[in-house]
Amino acid sequence: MDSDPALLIRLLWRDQSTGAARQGRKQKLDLDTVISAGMALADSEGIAAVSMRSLATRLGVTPMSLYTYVPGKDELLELMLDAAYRDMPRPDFQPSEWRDRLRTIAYNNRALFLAHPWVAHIATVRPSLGPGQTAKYEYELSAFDGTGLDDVTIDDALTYLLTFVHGASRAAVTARQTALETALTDEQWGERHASLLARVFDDQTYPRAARIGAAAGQARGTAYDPDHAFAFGLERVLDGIAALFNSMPGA
Amino acid sequence: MDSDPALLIRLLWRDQSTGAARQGRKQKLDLDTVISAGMALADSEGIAAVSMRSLATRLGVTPMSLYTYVPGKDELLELMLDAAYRDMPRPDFQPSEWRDRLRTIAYNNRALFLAHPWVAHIATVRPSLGPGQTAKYEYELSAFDGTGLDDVTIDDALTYLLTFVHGASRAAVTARQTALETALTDEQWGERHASLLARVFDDQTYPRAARIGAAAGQARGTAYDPDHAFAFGLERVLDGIAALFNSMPGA
DNA sequence: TTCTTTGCTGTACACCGTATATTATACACC
DNA sequence: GGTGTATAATATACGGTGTACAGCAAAGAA
Repeated sequence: MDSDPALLIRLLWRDQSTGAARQGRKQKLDLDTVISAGMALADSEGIAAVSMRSLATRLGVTPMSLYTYVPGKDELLELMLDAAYRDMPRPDFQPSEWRDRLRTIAYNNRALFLAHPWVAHIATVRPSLGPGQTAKYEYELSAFDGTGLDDVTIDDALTYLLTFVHGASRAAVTARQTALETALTDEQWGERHASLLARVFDDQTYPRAARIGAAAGQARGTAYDPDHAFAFGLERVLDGIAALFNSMPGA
Repeated sequence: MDSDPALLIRLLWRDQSTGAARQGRKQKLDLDTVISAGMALADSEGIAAVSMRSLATRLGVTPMSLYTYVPGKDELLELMLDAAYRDMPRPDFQPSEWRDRLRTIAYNNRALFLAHPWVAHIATVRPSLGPGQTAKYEYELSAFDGTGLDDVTIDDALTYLLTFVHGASRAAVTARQTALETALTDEQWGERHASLLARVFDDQTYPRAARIGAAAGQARGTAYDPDHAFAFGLERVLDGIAALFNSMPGA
């Protein structure tokens, strides 16, 4: 990567400190317009449809002119990501149990991924230091107010929660897209290939997989149920965080 | 997607039932050679370097001839993924605590992602029904033998564990690649942009982010420590699964 | 030997991100 | 107000991608 990370940060924060005396041709658009158009395109057509050409066309501009707003496509995607974080709702936490507050955060993040599937493909747990992510971080940290956990443990616990939510939501988004592409429900799919799988899938070599896979599939009505996996996992995540309080000094 | 999912399954299981009477020109390679070459290329040059052209060149063949082995690139990647699962070590579980067995599984999966970073980008939690994934599933289910959990809960717990490991490992891989690309350590990076961030990052608007972010960064020596995040999260995952036993009927 | 089936090859299409050179525009200064 | 200069927008082009398609090469069947 030979791009300048400092430039990306300036763009993220919409920093215009350099360039006091403006001269030369005016820009037809502005950065936020480009970013918003990229998000709208990703929302409606999928992240794969976001190319510099298609985005430029949508903006009534030639592809290369986008490079006066953004150093390259990678940076544009990072800007889109931070804008998505920025736009997340951050309602005040009612005075409630920490468990409810963390659950709110989890579903809040999940909603983001489901509303903007492309975010699940781009996002990383690693902090990017943009204003959106920072505001999000601040808000989510506030859910731990009054828990008595020390600062470092709070950061660990939040990272843990977000790692799970991100992973589970990614799986949900992928499953949904696969279902759309295949245009077949799980049952149809299973029926159609049952004979092939019966020939090749041996209950003797995979006894547990056969038994448990069938049991789980029947219980959920599908081979993989992202909603249930999320709900189940989230409660385990909260149980795991709850165990932290038992090992607190002075608890 | 207009490709035939049944064909992919036949390829995954190396099914050659159709085509008893073979006629026509012999193939220069075979499917496993193509898959192995793809894996080797992804390992050494990164998944982005795996193109049908580069792979064909490496195999001494024209690009289009690969399409006699595989319907398309997507299917090739799925075959590579299942082969990676197939090749994972599956040592017998010593008679041990369930907690140790699940920890083994977690580190086993993490090792896969670190050894083959491209797997972290391709893998999904959703079952793909290939032989490698099936063998992996069977093995990992056996870690729950004797726990007394019911079948459906075992499947849920395993999915939960793998979701976390996948998410955390993905983050680790991404962080490692970012570090390589940037070719800067975190401290260098922070120093270089400290002035810009100081101007733009307001401790008053982000009090918790400033305090806790600094505390965590100082404790770990970096802005994001994937190894620590994994170790911390894994213990919380195990704590969360442990809580399942308290709610077991007859416990 | 001829037919038929299959694998391999060469070419081509539509796309991608973006480097480069050129033209159009807006302000600063004389 | 004209002119120089800085910036934005454009047109073109390069090297890459996955893969459709047409033709040629080889191997077993008749």
